[in-house]
Amino acid sequence: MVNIHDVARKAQVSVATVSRVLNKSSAVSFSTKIRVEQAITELNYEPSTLGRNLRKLESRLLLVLIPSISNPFYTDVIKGIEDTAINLDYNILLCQTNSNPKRESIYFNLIKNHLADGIISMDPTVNKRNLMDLAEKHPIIQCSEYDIDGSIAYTTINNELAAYHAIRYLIKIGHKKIALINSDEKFLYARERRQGYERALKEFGIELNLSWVYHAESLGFEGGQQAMRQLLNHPNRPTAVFAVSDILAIGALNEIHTNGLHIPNDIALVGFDNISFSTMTHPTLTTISQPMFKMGCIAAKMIINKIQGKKVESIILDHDLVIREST
Amino acid sequence: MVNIHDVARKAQVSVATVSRVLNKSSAVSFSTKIRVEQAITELNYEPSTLGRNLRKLESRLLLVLIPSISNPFYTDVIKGIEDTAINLDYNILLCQTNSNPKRESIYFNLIKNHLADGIISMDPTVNKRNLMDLAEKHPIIQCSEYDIDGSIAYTTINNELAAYHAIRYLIKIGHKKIALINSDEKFLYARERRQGYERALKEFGIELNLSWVYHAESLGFEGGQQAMRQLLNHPNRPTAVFAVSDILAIGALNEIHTNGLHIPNDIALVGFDNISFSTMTHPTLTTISQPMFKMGCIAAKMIINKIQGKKVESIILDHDLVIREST
DNA sequence: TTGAAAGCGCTAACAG
DNA sequence: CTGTTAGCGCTTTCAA
Repeated sequence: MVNIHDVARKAQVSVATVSRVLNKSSAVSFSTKIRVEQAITELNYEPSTLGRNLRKLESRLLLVLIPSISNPFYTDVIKGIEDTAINLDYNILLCQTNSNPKRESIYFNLIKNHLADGIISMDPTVNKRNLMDLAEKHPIIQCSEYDIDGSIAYTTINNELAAYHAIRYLIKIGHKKIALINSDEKFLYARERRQGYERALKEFGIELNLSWVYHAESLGFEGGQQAMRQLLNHPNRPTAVFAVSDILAIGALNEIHTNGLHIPNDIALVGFDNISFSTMTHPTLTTISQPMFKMGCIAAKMIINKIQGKKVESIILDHDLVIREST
Repeated sequence: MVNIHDVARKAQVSVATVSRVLNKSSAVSFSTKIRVEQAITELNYEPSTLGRNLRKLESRLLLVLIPSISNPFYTDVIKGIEDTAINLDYNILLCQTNSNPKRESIYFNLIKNHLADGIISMDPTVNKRNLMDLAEKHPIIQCSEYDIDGSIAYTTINNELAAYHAIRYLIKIGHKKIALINSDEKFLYARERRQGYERALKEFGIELNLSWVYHAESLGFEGGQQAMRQLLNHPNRPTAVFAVSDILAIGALNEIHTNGLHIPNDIALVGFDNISFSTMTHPTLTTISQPMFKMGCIAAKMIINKIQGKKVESIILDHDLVIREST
């Protein structure tokens, strides 16, 4: 690898001067600048980011922590992050944690070592303690997921309200027997969406039937299928189902079809996220739409502000109820 | 940030000794080892990967270049890569290029600067020239996509044969009017799958009808919908459709339903990839299954071998025809 | 306008 | 078994 010394030698200047033309930092005479640039092209020299980072303690790289890329919800959020980051001359690196603490620590090390300047965490299963410790010394923000008590700034939607809206809508179109397919309540969003579900029922004087509240065992299609299977076997079958993710809803939809039932006539179905696949099902899926792209943009803006030492406040974004054929 | 000197001072040893206990490189007396370890925990010291990399010119990080995480095909491949890499003590960083050459060069710089040890490229739109230049000096392998003339080792399936199998199967169950929904033929896989399509037709004495060969304008659902819309309007409507990806097939499936036609009675449908969505459609999708996880494992093994200076050969993997309800 | 030199945090060769 | 020292590739004072 050709390095800055080689260039300096070839251009007959000092490494400092080469560095200066590289960084356009301070005045260099026109003639030496030309000489240096010539040497650079002739030697095909490319400066080492590693050396530069070590010196400047900056990398202009952003880490994005996601539990898994298999969830299409993240796709659009990441698009937003990338768009914004690239415009501000930052690049992003995607890190799948698979909710594995060991992985986490590897990625945390990246920031400790100035290989990255900041972290956007979208992982709900991240170790809160570690994250908060890290956040004391390094720029971190949370996106979609967050800690209610935490000191870490975040952007997200109002999950409780979104769920409330979904259920209120189901009630208004005549449903009284409404089931909930939730994820594991170790996730904050799951707890919040459940609260919204309960609030809506209460507000309309519908009694909570705990046997209609189901916790999916996986976040994949199978989770939705399994949950729906249980609900279909229920002696008092619900007439509507709210699933806390489109993936779960699609699994449920599948199970309903398999049992020869009709959506929405026999059972109405509402999902959450508005992933692109939700328009491809038959019938198409009524769902809560999150402003994923915008959320990504805001997250990127927040972390970059934080990196630059500015004060950042958490931001709650709006959601929408998208009514389609499944209700 | 506390560094190796602080630890050395605290433990009253030299930095070399600290480095030794850190790397378990050579013998250190038990008592000093204890002292150093104590100093490390007391100071909460964590070694800087940056400094280490700069010194060792190694990062144990693998770059994985994908065009976009929105395609679920990549999900399982990446799982395979991660599994294998982590076992061999390498970590992976996902890089979305969005087929944007500027992005590409940023990620290429990471390897030039020893911020990464190797690259697995799955991006079909990557600049071949740059990639090949880079490959002369750095470990690179291609996965799924490859250059037919290239000097870069790869792992993939036999796309021509896979398409041939799909079409042969359609013919054997009685179809003669078989359409192809292809992607842009700038992609090698698209050209190869088309060749397989044509070979099967020829072998069974079916004349090629070019108006049944459609190139989708996008790789998303809409691409499949658009293509299918055209085919449904065709004066001589095909009885079977082979789409070169499940996403396209699902778009097509949707369009067929929208027009009130029945799958497979009116039109049979075959996809490609066997993504998890393909079991969630109604009817479920017949498709060509690629060994995505295995492909990922092999790609990781190859790149690590290459990094370690071993010779690596390209590997062609087997595919499977998975027959479901859509045919 | 330019150069010399220190130093970012670490490892490894060498010497003792 | 341990310390000294050079150096990975770069930027940035300081001095000229």
